[in-house]
Amino acid sequence: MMPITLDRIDRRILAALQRDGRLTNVELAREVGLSPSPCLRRVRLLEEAGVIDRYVALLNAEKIGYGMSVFVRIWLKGQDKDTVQGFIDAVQQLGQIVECHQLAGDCDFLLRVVAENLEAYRRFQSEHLARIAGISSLKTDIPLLNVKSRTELPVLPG
Amino acid sequence: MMPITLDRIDRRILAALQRDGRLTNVELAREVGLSPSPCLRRVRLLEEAGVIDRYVALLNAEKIGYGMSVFVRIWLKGQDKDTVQGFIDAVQQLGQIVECHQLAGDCDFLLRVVAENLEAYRRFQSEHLARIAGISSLKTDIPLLNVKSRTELPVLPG
DNA sequence: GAAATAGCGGCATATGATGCCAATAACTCT
DNA sequence: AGAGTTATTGGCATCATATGCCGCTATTTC
Repeated sequence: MMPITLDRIDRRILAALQRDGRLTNVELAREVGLSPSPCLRRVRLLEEAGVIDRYVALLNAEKIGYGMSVFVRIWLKGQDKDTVQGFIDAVQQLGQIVECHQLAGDCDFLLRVVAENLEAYRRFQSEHLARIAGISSLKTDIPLLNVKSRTELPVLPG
Repeated sequence: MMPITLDRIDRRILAALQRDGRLTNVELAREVGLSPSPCLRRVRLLEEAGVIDRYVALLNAEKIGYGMSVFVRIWLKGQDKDTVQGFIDAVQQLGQIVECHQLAGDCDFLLRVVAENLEAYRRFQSEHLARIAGISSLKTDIPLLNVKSRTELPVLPG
């Protein structure tokens, strides 16, 4: 996939929308130094090109009862297609698993799971996670502090 | 922090806005089965309560040249305040580090770093990451496949 | 230097957001 | 159970914003 050529104004648009996806076009235009018309045209082009993937609302996990986020490293029994695909399919079914990456190296998969609290996670692990076929072993890492968690990708110099 | 009581309509609103943060209030109202006025009022209340933290645009990393995302596990030389805080401060300065969690257990920190490609990451590691004071050792995990990467938290039953 | 191209700004119209008010539904207390 | 109270809804009027079109300007190309 070819990276797309972005000029300084495009980058400012992307920085602004990554920060606030609900900026009105008028505000965005003012911020990047254009009039609304060409600004909107650039946004549409960035959307159509897939540079802007989508707009989402981010919730405060604690406010809706998910006080805890846990990392889980998983080792499978084998790397054959059935084992791996079966695991991936099971992961897709579980909404509390918000991230899952297949890794090259030490362990096979890294997950992030949200839960109400440690007890709720324990239950989730024994009732859902540990029941997935093909898992050889798993290790849980508990975050002490969320130092940084950005959805923004760096688009501006500096 | 107290979790907030959400009724069925609130949950539908949150699900919809997590999926598409740019839904117009008219569309959102239709989707959750309200008229625009009370729908907008609920959204404002959810925003003011902090349940909706913010709205953002999500970019396609590959389209802007970040073909690679790398996990890094870090062990510090000590757990004293100066060492830990120094590390945290350094992490905040580096835009390519998009996530950083302090962990309880095996390793001290888990990072996610975006880079143009493996060679660019290697340069980032030696020129920026490895130069942070207080690091004892570090291990890099390369994702083979992004199985799942949701910003959405589960808010609906099922 | 002339023609062609790309990108900008302004304007008119349609659509949506926002605040107010009356009506309805749910809830409470006796 | 019923009357009063509170919370929530839907509709309407107004204002702001989005959107598409057109002419203008700057830049490029030959």
